[in-house]
This record gives sequence, structure tokens and C-alpha cells, in this order.
Amino acid sequence: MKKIIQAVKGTREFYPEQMFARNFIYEKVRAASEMFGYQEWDGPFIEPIDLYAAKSGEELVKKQSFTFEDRGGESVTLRPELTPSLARMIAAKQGELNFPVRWWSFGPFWRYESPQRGRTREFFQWNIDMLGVDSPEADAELIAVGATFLRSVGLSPSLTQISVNNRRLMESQFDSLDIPADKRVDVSNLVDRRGKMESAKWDAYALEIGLNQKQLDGLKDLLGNFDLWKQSAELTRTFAALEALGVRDYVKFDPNIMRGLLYYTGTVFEAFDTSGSVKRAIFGGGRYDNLLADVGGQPLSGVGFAMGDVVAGIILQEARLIPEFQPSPAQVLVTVFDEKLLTQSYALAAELRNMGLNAMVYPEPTKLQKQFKFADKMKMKVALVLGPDEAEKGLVVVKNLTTGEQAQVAREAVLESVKGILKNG
RNA sequence: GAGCCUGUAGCUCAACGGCAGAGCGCUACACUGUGGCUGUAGAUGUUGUGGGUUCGAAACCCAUCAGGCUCCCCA
Repeated sequence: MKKIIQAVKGTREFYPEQMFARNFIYEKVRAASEMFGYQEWDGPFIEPIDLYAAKSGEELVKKQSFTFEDRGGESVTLRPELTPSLARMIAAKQGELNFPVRWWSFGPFWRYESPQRGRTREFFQWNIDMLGVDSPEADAELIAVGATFLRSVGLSPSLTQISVNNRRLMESQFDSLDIPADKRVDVSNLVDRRGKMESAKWDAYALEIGLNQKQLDGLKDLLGNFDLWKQSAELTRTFAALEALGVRDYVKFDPNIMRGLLYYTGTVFEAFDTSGSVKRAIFGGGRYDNLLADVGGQPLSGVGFAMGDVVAGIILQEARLIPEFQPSPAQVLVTVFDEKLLTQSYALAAELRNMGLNAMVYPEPTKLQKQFKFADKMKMKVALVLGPDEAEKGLVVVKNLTTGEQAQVAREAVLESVKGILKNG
């Protein structure tokens, strides 16, 4: 125990129970994506560091990525995000793809950050994008995909809300406040921090970055105006589409959502759990216009979002929405009575498998008590006993582990009997 | 990269300078052809790791590793 080499910091080990939870999320992600016609795809897990150096900030690439030299001297990075790979792959086949492209992916990513609640160094992320259409309705569709996922896992609108804003709307508001272009990044950061700082400190910080009192007052009015979207023709259409898509109850306008200043150019959105138990977003995304230019493609607009499995997993677990773990994929245990009858039990199990039933054999002759205990702990539904009495008469004991009832059944009738129990269980 | 908190049995935790414990789980038996429930008995361990202080350290000090909370960051 003491000398065991530890797992790498910030990684998670998926024992079957955790794997079950991860696959639950994966299945729901797949279902929501495919319901809207999106195709599954993936990129390489390792990429040249230059792919990220172009777009992402210097600090991100240098300090928050897993980067190393391979044996050929190339600097490679464990992918910290998927979008640059997406941009490259789209650009490479831009002439032959059938637009609009609707793609989704679920895979591992790595970021060299200090692990905290909701944040690990190795995580899984759902990415989903539509490229080649620039419309408020396309934005609404992506938001609807996210809402559909939330609904499908049982996260109701009272538990989770998707906040929506629009960068162009905010830019025009900043214009009318005469906030100069070179202050926009600082102001974005300022807005992002509003929820984290005390009001007085936030005001002081605003003045510190060079806003005057009038601009600060204007900004506060702006951030408190939850009807602002009505001034935006774009958002008006987006919300109308969300209504039509049947997910309006998940969505609200929030001028405080900025999502940094990264590559988003239009509508942006983030989903949060309303309990505030996890402060990090469940998913976030928006519209981007200039992604392909960096990798040599023709201008192409897209909209998409990403969801990490860590925050989503915590919220699902807290809401008790992850289904009960079923330890054994086989619900039938064929017990082994003794050495002599071992091969007969193996043959019986093989018969059942050939008939399409998942079945497990206890792998050695031992006390039946132990075998039943094993079946119980594995939450199996049926146990079969093939003892000397049964072997002699061509019978098998079929026991329903849920009710405790058991009966001797002709060997030919075992499959039907087992299926009957499983159907009612 | 910075600050703070935590680390004791498989799990959750107690003991806070003087014999390392409880609950749950585990194993055995009651029940030698049958699980769950109950009862009885039993085993838990180099107190994360390494060093120091002390007659004596799980406890105090230093270092280190891991987890958590904040700052930073969050593609």
C-alpha cells in the first residue's frame, strides 16, 4: 500500500461505478446531439503546440498546458481544447464538406491547472458546433441542444438556467458609454468579476482601470437591465426561436455574461446550476466568426459550446440524477455445485449466451452460500443451480433473487424461465 | 505562481503530548444444496511520506506529496 506509485495529480481513476456515471453522461450527450442531427467526430489527442500558440493567450499555452518534446524534437501538447483542431479539419476540407456542418465530440482534454472542486487536470468534454450558417436561429438551436441535454438528465429549469448575452449588443452599449476600444478587455474582465467582488471594491476597481464615474454608473445600469435584449434584433429573433424550440423556460437574458474576449463575436451563453453549489459554468459557448482564418481557411461563421464532465458530474450527483449503478452487466449467475458438475455449469452458461443472454459463471466450485452472496452483491437478478439431483433428472433450479422464489425447471425451459423473471424485474 | 485548511482501519470519522478507537464494511460461525434480515466471534493500522523537538509524537516544528478553499486563470 505504501510504495504504490500514485496517480498523476489532477487525474481521476474510473472504477466501474465511476465509469458507469461517465458513460451515463456520454449517452445523454450522444442522444441530445443526434436528436438534432449532429455527427460524431474527433481530432488527435496530441497536437503541435503552435496550433494553440496562434490563438490562445501566451499564459494559457505556456503555463496551463501539458507540453513536452517528443523524440524527434517537436513540441507537442496534450490538447487543452478542441476548437483549433476543429478549425484545421474544417479548413482542410472546406471545399468538399456539406454545409452547414453539424459536428459533436466527447473526449479527453488536459490542462495543467491546480485541481479544485469542479476542475481537474484531465477531464472529458462535450464539444458541439454548427458551421456555415450565421443566423440567430442557428444560435438558438445550439442553446436548445444544451437545454435538451439538461432536460434529458433530469435537470429542470428550476435547477439549471442558461444565461444568454450578445457581444455586438454589449459593444454598442460600450460605444454609447464612450468606453474606448483599448479598455474593452479590462471592462470585460471587470464584468466577469462582478459576482465575485464586493460592490464597493468592484466600483473602486472600475475606477482603477480608468472608467469615470459617469461610465461606471452607466455600466451598472447596463448590467442591471435584463430587458436590454429587446433592443437587439438579433436576440429578439434568438429568443423567438427558443420559444418555438420549446426550451424558453431554460433561458434568460443576462448582460453579465461576457465569456472573456476570446473569439466570440455574437451571441454567447453559459449554463449554471441555480443552487450555486458549483460556481463554474456547466457549459458555455457562443458564435465565432474568425476561427478558420488562423489556420488558412476561408472566412466561416460558426456557433458552438463545450461542457466538461466534472462540473456536470458533480451537479448530477448532488441532484441524485445518476441512475443506480448496476455492477454486473450479466444479470444471471450460473452457480457451480462441485468439481464434477463444473463443466456442466459452464456448458449451461454457454447455451444461455448463445441464446443472447448475458450470463456469468462462478469460476470455481465453492460453497453455494458464497456464490449467492456474490450474486447478491453484484445485484444480479437470477441464480441457477445445477446440483447432482438436477443433473440426474435434466433439470435446473432457477431462483429469482429479487423475490426469493425458486423452481426446478427442465433444462430446455431454462431460457424462457429466466427471461420471464428478467422481464418482470 | 501565492495564501489558508485537511491527510488516522477498505469507507466515514474520534482520540489533540502519555496503551490508536467507534460506526459501517470485511471474514468465520449459527445455516455442511441458497443471498438479503438477525445474532455471536474475529482481523484490521509503520496515523500520507521523510526528517526534527521530546523521557515519550497521530498530536508540536520543518520539508515533501496528495486533496479541498480562496487569489490568478478558466481556450
